Amino acid sequence: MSDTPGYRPLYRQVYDIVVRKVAQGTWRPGEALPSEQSLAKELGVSQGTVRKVLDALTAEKLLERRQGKGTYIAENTQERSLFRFFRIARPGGRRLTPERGGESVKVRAARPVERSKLEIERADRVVEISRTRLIDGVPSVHELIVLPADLFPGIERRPSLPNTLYSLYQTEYGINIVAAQEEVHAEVANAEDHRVLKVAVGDPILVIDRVALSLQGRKVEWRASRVRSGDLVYSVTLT
Amino acid sequence: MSDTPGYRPLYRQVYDIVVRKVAQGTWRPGEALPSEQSLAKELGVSQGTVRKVLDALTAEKLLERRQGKGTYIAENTQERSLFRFFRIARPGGRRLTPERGGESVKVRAARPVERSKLEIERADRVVEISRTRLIDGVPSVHELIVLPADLFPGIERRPSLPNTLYSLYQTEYGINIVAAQEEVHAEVANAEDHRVLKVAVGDPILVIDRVALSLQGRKVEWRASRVRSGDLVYSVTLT
DNA sequence: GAGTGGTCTAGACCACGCA
DNA sequence: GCGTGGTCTAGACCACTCT
Repeated sequence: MSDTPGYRPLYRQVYDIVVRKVAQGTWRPGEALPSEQSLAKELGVSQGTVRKVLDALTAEKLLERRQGKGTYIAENTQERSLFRFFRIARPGGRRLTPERGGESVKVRAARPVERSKLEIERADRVVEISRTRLIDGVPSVHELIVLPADLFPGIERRPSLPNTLYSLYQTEYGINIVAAQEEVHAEVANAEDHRVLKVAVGDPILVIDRVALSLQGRKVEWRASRVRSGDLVYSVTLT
Repeated sequence: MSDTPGYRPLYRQVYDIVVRKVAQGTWRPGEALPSEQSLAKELGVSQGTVRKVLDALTAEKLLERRQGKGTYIAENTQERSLFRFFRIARPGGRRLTPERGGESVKVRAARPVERSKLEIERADRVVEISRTRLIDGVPSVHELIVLPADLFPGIERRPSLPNTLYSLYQTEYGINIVAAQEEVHAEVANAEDHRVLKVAVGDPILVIDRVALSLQGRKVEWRASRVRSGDLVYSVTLT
C-alpha cells in the first residue's frame, strides 16, 4: 500500500475531472456545463454524485448554478471581482468602486523578493504594472503589481488594462484567480505617497500585500497596494 | 400570497430546530448530538435530510463531525478561537499566540458610538474591558472591548478573564460567536500608544475595528485593537 | 462486532425559466 | 410543456472508532 490515503472517493475523481476541464478551457467562462443527467451518464456515475461535485465547486465560486437554467462557469466580471477581492470601503461599510488612474507596464528581470513571493526561478522575467486608482475622483490607491511574464505573454503590449485585471487573466490567459492571501500593515507616507496620493509625508498609510492563487494553486500575482487611510478602511468579514 | 418565499424546504426547518437547540443549550459545547438516524426518526424526516443540515452547520463551524464517533458542538477552544479570529501574524505568515497583559473591567453607560455599533438602546449599560496583549513578551496590542451589559451579567466581578474571551462567552453566557465584521485602517501613534505599546509618537499603528455577531445574528461585542505595526501584520485569506 | 459518519445509487416530486 | 436544478426519500455498502 502507499502512504497516501489509498482510498479515493468517486466524487473526488469527478471533482478533479471537472476542475481540469475548466482549467483547460474545455468549457469557457460564462458557458453552461452539460446538465447533471448528461454529465452523470457521460462519466458513468449517478446524478447524486455529480450533484455533490457541482455543489462543492459552486461553494468555491468556480461555478454558478441557476435553477431552471443550468450550471455555468463563474465569470470574473467587473463587479464580481471587485466585491470579492477589493476590500477597501468607507468606515461603516459602504463598498466602493475605484476608477482607473494612470498606469504603466514593463517587463524586466525578477528581483529576489519577487522570486520568493511568486515562487519563480532566478532567470524568469516578470511583468510590472504600476497604477493609481481613484475613489470618488480622488487618487486613493497606488498599486505595484508583479506577474510571471511567461504566464501573460504580450500583456505589456495591450493598449490599456481593464479596471479589474482578474477578468482579463481569466478570459485572455485562462487563469482563474480563486483565492488571495493578504497581509495588511501600517506605514507613514513617504515622498512618493505624497506625490501620487496627495497626502502629507508622515500621514498614516495602509499597505496591503497580496499573493493571488490560481485554480491550480500556483502563485500568479503579487500586488502591493498603498492606500490613503483618512476616510478609507480595509473591510473583511471573518466567519 | 405573501412576499416571503412562501416555500420553505424541509431541511430549512430542521436547520432552524438544530440551531435553536444549540443556542438554547439543549446540547452543550463539546457534547455529541444524537446520531443521524435517531435525529431523523425523532424529527420525522429521512436521514439524508438530517445529513444535509449537519453538513451545512459543519461548514459554518458550529458543529464538528468525526467519522466513526459522532457529531459534536464545536468548542471555541483557545487555539480554535485564536486561529479563527485573531488575524495578527508576522510578515510571511507565521501565526502568533498572544499572551495576557494588564486588564481592567468596568460597567458604565453606553456612549453614542457604542449604541450605534452594538445596536442597543440609550438607557442600556455596557461592560468595558481594556487590556494589553503581549507577543513574544512584548506589549503589541491594546484592546478596548465593549459588551452589552445585560448579556454578560457579573462578568465585571470575575477575578480574571481568559486569553480568548469567546470561549468564556460560549461556556458561561451561552453566546456563540459565529462571525465578525472587521475594518482595518492606519493611524499614527498617540501619547497613549507610546505609553502602552512603547512605540514612538508618530510611528504607524494598525487599528482593527471589530463587531462580533452571535449565532442569532445579534451584535454582541465591539472591539477596537491598536497594533504595533513594525513587525506585525493583519493576515487574511480571501476566497 | 456494533455503532457512527461517509459515499453512492435510483427514483420521485417540486420550483423555476423559457419558449 | 419541457428541461433544468432543488428537495426528499430509502436503502446499500464502506471507512473509522471503540469495546
